[in-house]
Amino acid sequence: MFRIVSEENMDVRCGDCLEVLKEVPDESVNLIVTSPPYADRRKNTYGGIEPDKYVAWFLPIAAELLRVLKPDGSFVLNIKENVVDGQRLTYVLNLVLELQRQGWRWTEEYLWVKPNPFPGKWSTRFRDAWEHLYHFTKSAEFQMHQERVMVPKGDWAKKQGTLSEKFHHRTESATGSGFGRNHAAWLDRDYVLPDNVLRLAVESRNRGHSAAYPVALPEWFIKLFSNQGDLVLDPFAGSGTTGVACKMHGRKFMGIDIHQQNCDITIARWKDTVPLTGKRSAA
Amino acid sequence: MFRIVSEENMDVRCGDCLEVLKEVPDESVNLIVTSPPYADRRKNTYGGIEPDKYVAWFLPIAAELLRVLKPDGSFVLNIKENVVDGQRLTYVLNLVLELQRQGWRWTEEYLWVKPNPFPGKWSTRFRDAWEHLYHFTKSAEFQMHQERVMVPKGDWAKKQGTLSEKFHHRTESATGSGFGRNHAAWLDRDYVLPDNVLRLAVESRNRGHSAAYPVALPEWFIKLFSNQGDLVLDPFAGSGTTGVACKMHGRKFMGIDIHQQNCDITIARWKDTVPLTGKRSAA
DNA sequence: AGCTCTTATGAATCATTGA
DNA sequence: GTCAATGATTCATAAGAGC
Repeated sequence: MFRIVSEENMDVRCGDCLEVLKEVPDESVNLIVTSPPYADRRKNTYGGIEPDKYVAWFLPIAAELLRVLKPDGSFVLNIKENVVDGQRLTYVLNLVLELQRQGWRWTEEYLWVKPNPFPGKWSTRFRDAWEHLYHFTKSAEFQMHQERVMVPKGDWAKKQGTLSEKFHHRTESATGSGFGRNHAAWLDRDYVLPDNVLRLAVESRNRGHSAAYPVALPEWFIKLFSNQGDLVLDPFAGSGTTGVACKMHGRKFMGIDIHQQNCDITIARWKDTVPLTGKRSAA
Repeated sequence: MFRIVSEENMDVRCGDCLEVLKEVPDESVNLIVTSPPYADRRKNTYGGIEPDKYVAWFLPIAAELLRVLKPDGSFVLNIKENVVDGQRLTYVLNLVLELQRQGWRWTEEYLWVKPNPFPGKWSTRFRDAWEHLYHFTKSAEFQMHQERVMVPKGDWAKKQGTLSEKFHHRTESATGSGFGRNHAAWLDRDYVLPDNVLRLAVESRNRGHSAAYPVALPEWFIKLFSNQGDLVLDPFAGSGTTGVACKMHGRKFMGIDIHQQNCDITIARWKDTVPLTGKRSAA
């Protein structure tokens, strides 16, 4: 255990995920959003869990997550198979099967589709432009607030060939916390429910830490699966993006990371984040 | 065995998939593109394989597919988990694991993302807007012609991450066989390689037969993984969409289906299809 | 030709009804 | 009860009509 930094509505703990989780009370967390390290043969990368041992490594952690999650809570897992020797690794498939066996309900699989994937050229594949977003729950009935993530109707969005004119200066890039902003400007338009594909650009200007998801990603699930004042947990906090989304939308945040540097970044970003107020916060 | 209708470059056989495949010579097929029936509890739907028995049902068929495929060939499997009792079924996960164990190389997973998914509203999920497109091969080296499916730079890569991109789903027209169409109009532009996400609208024109994927979907893989004159197999021909793509691009087609009505439709659509000529055929 | 408006419909899911 | 069939819900396309 390294140290604990705890402020009002924020609790970042540095240490081994499994050990720290044991300190968390039963059924105290409303939502878990996380992106665990990928399986990798190289030991010196973040995490560095070997593919064959990945499921065995993750399952005890998942058992703790199942314990600390409230009955109506959700667990959103962002993950993607990497390629070894020209093949996709299968540990993700096995993980989902074992999580279900452990007691998690595999409610849905959302997708994160990236319009601007990392460039590159290979002879046997194209650029990888998507990742899994598995949605697990403890019970068949869980809190879900669909109206908070509605999007402008297709007709309206499409006819705005001049969209750039209207929202010229407001880049809806991931950094700008796309969802919920400019809500007032849309109030008189027709809204529809979204589908299970999140189309979000990768953030390019990160601070040097390994590629994290854009803020809009945890933001979407936080609005969808939790209320203001609820507690959101990220057991692999990384650069603390989940925490940023929490502060923006008035959720309590608990982050865990084994690296002191990541904890420092997570805390710094949380402190730098300004909560959304009034119309700008849709939920 | 029902009957065999064979013309030049077209061979549609009605009968049980597993039995018919046994008549096909070893390593005679260049590419397999198919969308098998989904697992379902209801007996009277197409196929009607129960989820628990799905993998056991499919594996012997896959073994035949492995046998008839040429060493440098590809197998593209379109499938999607359906929901039962509020959870996604897991037979697809098990199937991929078993196929790999059988000897298939899981090279890549492409996605079919639909801008126009089936409508509906439910309390625990949104509309399902995507399906799997697993890419299996026999060996690490297989034929792949990336330059044939390049896309214009402006349409894709440029506007990435903007507001309009996020809410306006950019789509290649399915009915017009989007890929390769308007090729002349693109000649003077810059091209870039695509990513592993296919954005294709569901066709709603083909009524009567159980609507399959849009023509542009097999078209993309046929151009990518086969040459003109090659033999393409669809062991679950359904409405014969794969055959249409074959005739358009000068590939030989073998289709198998257990229902006489589907075979008739497959043959009729093949006959109605006009091969692309000159500039319009990119490959 | 374009442009607007209307209409039909699709590998879905869930709750309800009927056997 | 368990299982199977029916109806309500919902929206991005394409096609067709009208101007």
